[in-house]
Amino acid sequence: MARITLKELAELAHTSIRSVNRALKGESGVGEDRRAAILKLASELGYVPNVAARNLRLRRSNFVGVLSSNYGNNIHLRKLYGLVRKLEEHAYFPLLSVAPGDVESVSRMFREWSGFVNYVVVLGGLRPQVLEEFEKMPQHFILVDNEMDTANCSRLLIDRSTGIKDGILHLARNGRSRLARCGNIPSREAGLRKAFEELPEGRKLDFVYFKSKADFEDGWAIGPELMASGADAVFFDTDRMALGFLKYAWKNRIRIPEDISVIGFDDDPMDTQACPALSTVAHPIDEINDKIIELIEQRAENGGDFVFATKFINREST
Amino acid sequence: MARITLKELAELAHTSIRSVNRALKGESGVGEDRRAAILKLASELGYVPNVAARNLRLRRSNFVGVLSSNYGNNIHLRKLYGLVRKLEEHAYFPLLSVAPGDVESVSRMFREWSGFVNYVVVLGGLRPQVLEEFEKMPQHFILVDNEMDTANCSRLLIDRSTGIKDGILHLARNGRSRLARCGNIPSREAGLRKAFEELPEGRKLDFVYFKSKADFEDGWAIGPELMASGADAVFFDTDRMALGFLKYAWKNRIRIPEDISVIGFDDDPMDTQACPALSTVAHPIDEINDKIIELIEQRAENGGDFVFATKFINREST
DNA sequence: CTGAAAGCGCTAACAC
DNA sequence: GTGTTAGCGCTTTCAG
Repeated sequence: MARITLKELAELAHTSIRSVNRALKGESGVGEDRRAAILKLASELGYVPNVAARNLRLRRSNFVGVLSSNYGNNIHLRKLYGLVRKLEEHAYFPLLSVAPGDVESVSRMFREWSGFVNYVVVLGGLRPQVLEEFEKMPQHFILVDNEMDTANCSRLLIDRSTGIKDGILHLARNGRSRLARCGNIPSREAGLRKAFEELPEGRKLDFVYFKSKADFEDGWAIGPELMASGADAVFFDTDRMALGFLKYAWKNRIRIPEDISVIGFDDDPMDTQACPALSTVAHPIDEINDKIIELIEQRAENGGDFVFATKFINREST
Repeated sequence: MARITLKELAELAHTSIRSVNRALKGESGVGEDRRAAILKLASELGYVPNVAARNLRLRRSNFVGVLSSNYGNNIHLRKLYGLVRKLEEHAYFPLLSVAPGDVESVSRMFREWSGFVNYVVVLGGLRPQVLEEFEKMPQHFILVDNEMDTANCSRLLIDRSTGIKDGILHLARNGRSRLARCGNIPSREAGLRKAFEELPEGRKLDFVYFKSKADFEDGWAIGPELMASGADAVFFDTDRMALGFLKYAWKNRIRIPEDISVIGFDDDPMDTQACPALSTVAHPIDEINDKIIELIEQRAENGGDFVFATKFINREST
């Protein structure tokens, strides 16, 4: 495809580059007939502006770096997908990297991005050495769900306790008295602890903890032990695990939520299809993505923390 | 972060922009002491070249557009991930888009990419109107697994029959005589038909077809009907579906592969964890990604078709 | 071995 | 209403 430039377009339209520029941008200051002629010509010749030149001139761009890792999991993917959609909606474009581990290539990558990319969104965890690299780079970094202490980055943090607390309060209101937790994920541990501390007096439940991996099969496998514990409510570290238990319950004619209430974590798309539909704690994906856009549009340059609350979603399992 | 330019660097080093450029690129033609001084200064000041300027000057870039859709499925995701990794390995960077449906935004997107992006990789299906848009755009398009007829695009096509044929031959060699197929995916239908046609005489199997959706539950649900059919081998349109049947078989003490051999399609990561590990037909992901890199490095400009064979992977279920 | 300078395509201040 | 022009930061040709 031939690329035609502004200058060529101006010559062909027998006018100046400035007028073409005006016409194309819909600015005032061009005669109506001339404007129409220019527009017609541009569309016939398939004029497409060169963004490299524009960005060079404007010293900014609408390309946003997205550093991601951890492709394996559903939620991470939904976050990434949501972010990409949102960026596109606002006419930004995501430059994706899967975050190579070694500092050398990360550094090379940022180097290559500079001049193209003013903002880099970092999704999830990263090793400390890589994080240090950020300070040397010209881009501004927006860290999502990353607790690490870094100068000059905006951090969007997720408070896992809020949703968990609401979930527990819901259980208490429904007369539940003995809560189990199954899983082994530190962030859930912390969230649950904080939620428990914030529970009003008289709303405390008995608590029992089953340490376990947190996948589908683990939820299935923990069934007997869990039921033997006398718990009448259970919080699973992941929805996958909760779903596994739901299957176990279905097989063994355990009634949910009558015999035991179940809460998961993540708001996995499968939840609504489960029998019964799984109550869960949802990540504030939309809120975070909105904030990312906001930071970019405001041309944020100084770091700052923003905390987002998780939300309890009450479905059929509680 | 302060951005320092080549020119400023040259001034600070009391030399010319040309020498700094030489030193930074490791070219010959700079005195050793001067080179060392420049390099030291550059690293101290954190010099990072501006890629927009470089691309403008060179009229090319190492940014590659990736147009994707269909985020939901595992295989698609693996393709995307593999591509991103491979691109990064070769010092290209993927500009990701989730392929908005309407022509208007696709067109706007390409416009925004022009001057940045010389190549666009299109993963999977796309509506025809969007495809038409390609011809007007300055980028070169590389279509992956997309049969649509478009001028001036490189097309990387997947021959689904090769792997299926090898699978069937394997079944025949193992004395299987009656093959069932379950699913409803047209590309599998075509692949299976072609595979059957190419089968040598004396290797033909009886054939029975069960039309069905092709998800996990469908594989589970079709179990009774399938076993009643007398088939001693079965091809599922997707691994998910095959996995569902494996679960059914396990529950019902059907021995695999003794009672019935099972072949899936997709090479889902879960396959190796299944009991028994699932034999399947794998997409030529690596080969395709290698070809993409090759096309880009060769600066391909004219369309052309390249067909890639799928591969049968023999695991425990056959 | 070193430096001056042209120019990639665009934007926008500044004439007329 | 219209046109001229100075750069944005870089690469590279061409002279010294």
